[in-house]
Amino acid sequence: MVLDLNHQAFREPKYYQVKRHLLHLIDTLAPGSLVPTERILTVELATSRTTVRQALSELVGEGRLVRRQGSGTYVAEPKIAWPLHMTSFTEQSAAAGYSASTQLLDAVRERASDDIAARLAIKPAAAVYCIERLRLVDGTPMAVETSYLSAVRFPGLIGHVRKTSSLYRVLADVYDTAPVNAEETIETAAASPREAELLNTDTGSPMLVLGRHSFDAGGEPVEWVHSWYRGDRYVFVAKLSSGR
Amino acid sequence: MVLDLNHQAFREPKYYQVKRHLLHLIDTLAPGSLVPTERILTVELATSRTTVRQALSELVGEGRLVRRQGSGTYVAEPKIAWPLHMTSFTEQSAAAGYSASTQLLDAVRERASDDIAARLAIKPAAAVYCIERLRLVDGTPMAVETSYLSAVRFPGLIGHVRKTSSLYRVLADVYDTAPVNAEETIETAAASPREAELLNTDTGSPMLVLGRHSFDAGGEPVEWVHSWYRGDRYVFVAKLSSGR
DNA sequence: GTATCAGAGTTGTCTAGTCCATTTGCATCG
DNA sequence: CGATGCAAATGGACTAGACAACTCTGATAC
Repeated sequence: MVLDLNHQAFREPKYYQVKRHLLHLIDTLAPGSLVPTERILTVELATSRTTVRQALSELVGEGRLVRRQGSGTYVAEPKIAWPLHMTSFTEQSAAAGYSASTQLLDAVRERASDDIAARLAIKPAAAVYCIERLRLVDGTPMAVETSYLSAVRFPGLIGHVRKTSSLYRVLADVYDTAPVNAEETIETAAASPREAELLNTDTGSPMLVLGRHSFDAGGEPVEWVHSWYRGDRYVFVAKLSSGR
Repeated sequence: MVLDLNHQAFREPKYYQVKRHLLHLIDTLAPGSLVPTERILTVELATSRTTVRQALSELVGEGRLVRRQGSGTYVAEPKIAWPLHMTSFTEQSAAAGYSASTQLLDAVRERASDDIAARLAIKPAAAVYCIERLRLVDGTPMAVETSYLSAVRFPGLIGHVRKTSSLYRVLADVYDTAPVNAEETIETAAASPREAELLNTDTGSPMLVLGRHSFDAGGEPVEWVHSWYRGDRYVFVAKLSSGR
């Protein structure tokens, strides 16, 4: 019962022909190699610069090419695999053999939006801490992470977080709380100018957004976090087994 | 130790101002509402149609808007949550309360590429079955799934798959094999014209690509699958616990 | 030798416009 | 009343070009 869906040729946009041409080219080159300039491709492929740039933009978004303004366009390095585990960022990086660090970008006390309040099981407009951090591996920025926690449940959290880089360590040592279960969501989005700046990429480039809603042993919500990763640099990896 | 990264205003592209304007507008409207046409926005925001379209394209890619040629641009429905489990597509859909179906697009015997051979632990250029299927929930296409299995280990597989829609059922009943462990990868990509056509979306729109490398109880690789989901329509959901 | 500067070449952003494909609604015809 | 056909409006694809921002290199000055 094989469907004969579109046995006819697809209507293929011109920019996609350019993209396929470039994909073949990329396969023959090593990472770091220079590919022809936009204007050369415009002439070679008899098209406009806009069309060439659309093909290049998709390849950049897929992590196949890297563009450097003023310099040229290069074949990209392979993506980095990032495992999804119920451990802290710090432990996880060490396990994977990376030297990880964290920069605190912002830590403020604010009123919860309806969405945040519902997730943390607190009253709407109750006080929450919003902690924004930049995760780095081997010195290069990896993700922008924004955590929300109840200010009533964790009084003085910001002061502790400023001194200790690991949030999970603070939760364990100071508040005797450990997240043991979590529901994670994974979706795509486009980078805002702020995230693009922090992660050293372009506004609008595709991102992987990891949401984590974690709970303690009593089933109480502990934190709500979203982390923005560069979609052109990272692949998430999860291990599953049917034995549960 | 709060970093004062870019306390200065970001250089915000003009198209991003348009995008923010539209985001505010979307928040005030219900799903299905019509937003102003591209040409009206061009005048209202004193910009070019190219710039308006770039903002619209990102919002479409993020699942916030839907464009219908000849008709207009509309506020999109919320994304659909899709759980990641070690169960078959058929079971999984039933558990989530959806009526699922599958269309066999193509099923061929071919020689394994080096990559496929390595994943299936067979010799390079050995025979493999390549099975391409379209997954549908409630009648609308959800994902394009391509599976690779060793032709030597599962002789006659294609014939069985043509008769029975569930691959896992065939593996269990005919070959007495069950995948019990899997390593899943999740990354972003842009839709090719073929996938776009099958999933009723646009070439180049952002996709979530789920790779599954599954193993039987003896640790032997059973299949290598990649599934392409529309990034503007789906969110993957995974439950994690530290008790392992 | 070293530092500085100018210019050429690159990508980044944006504009204004053309032509095409599709949808929609209205007028017309039977 | 229904069906048909046409025209307007919409988004889709592409072109040609301007100017800005940035990088690199080579010539020049010290």
